[in-house]
Amino acid sequence: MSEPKKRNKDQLKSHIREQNQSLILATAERVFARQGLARTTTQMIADEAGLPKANIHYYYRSKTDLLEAVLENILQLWLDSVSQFNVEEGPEANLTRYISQKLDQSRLNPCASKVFAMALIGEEEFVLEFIRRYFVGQLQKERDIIDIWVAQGLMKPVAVEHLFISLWALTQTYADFNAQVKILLQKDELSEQDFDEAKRFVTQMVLGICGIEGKV
Amino acid sequence: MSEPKKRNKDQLKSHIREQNQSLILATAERVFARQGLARTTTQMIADEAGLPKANIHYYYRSKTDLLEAVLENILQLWLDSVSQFNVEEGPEANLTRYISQKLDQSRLNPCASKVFAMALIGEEEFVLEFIRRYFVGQLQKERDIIDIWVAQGLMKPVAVEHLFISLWALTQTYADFNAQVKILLQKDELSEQDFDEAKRFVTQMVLGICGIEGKV
DNA sequence: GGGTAATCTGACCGAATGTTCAGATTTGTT
DNA sequence: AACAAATCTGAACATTCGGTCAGATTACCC
Repeated sequence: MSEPKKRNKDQLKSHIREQNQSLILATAERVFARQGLARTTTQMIADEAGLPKANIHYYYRSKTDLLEAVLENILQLWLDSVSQFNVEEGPEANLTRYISQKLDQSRLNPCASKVFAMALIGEEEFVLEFIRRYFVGQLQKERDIIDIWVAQGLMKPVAVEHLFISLWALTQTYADFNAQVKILLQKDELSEQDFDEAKRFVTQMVLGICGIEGKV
Repeated sequence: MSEPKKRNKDQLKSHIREQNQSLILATAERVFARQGLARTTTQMIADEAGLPKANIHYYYRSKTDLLEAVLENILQLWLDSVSQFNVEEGPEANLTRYISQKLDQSRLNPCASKVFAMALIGEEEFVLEFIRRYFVGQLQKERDIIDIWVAQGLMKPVAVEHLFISLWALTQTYADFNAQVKILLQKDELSEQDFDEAKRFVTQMVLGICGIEGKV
């Protein structure tokens, strides 16, 4: 209850806290992705982070708290790294960049994508709430922009909801179902070239339905 | 080795066994889909099936055995209900039918799709082995057929692996990430009309990249 | 109806898991 | 150096879960 004593919260005091929290978050993300949400134990995360289990619980009261922190971290990362649509640049450049950025994420941060997918399949309230709060509004913005492009004759009219569901599915699948993709492509690991091919394929398909002739 | 005594195995003897097993399998599929693989307990399945837990273990030695039985059931269902490609009919009819059948499955049997997706994300060996044994060979067949169609000038050449990865992702996403789709479409439940729209959209996109002008 | 195999089930067990906590240790400040 | 707050951690606890088993019950065949 005593506030005066606590100038620690904003002072440079505790880089320890920040450091340990991000270690735990990164480790938890990896273990959650590998083991699944429920099968993951706090002990596994502790072992892989090189910390005693009780230390995990010092920073995150419960396993659920930790999962939510991981998800929050992931969502923040996504919001930061995928650009919004930009009307002036037109549909081709925007869609191409969107697909490229999303596939880069699938390649560079597959664990994040998997954890999110698991939480979504499991219909974790935290994720659903995020989608309700963020995605729906975002979709409306994108719909408005696409309407403009259509009016300008830069693309054909499309079912915008299905377009974004498809964009999501097509890019996410290379991370979420990584194991299946690897088997079908007969590779031990997916290379940057594999992702480049995926980019070309997905981009061409999406531009196609928008009535845009992709170059190349 | 005494045959005379044992005509029970194939006789109409044990409809009980068959009946209970399919009850357990159907219930397990539902609970696994709703709760996730690891969070599901044998007790939950027992309660929902109206059987004592020990009875579940009488038919399926372990939880893993039960999960594998569920998956085997699902995969058999899929093999039965999705037609193979048929060279004579040409690409447009085949792709259209393939997408339609896969989306019907997503609509009519979403639990199956979700359980499979969970097992695949979790990289359950059982599923990976199935994909290795079945899908790779299947893909080769499809590649051969598509080569023929390309040679006949019925479609443009495409990256067949990415085509099937996309087909899978696009159709499966409506079942696996059902919760997200419902939020984006702003519906409490997806109707047959929603799936029809999805069919049109996906079909047009896929035919597009194959260089086929879809009618309508 | 008698006998055998199949089915059922309540009770139980060992292992694992999330969480707590009291006390030890370190860090930051004056 | 001294003190308080923050950090750390070994040990313990209550609960839950998968799995077992012996004995009861039922179904099937002569």
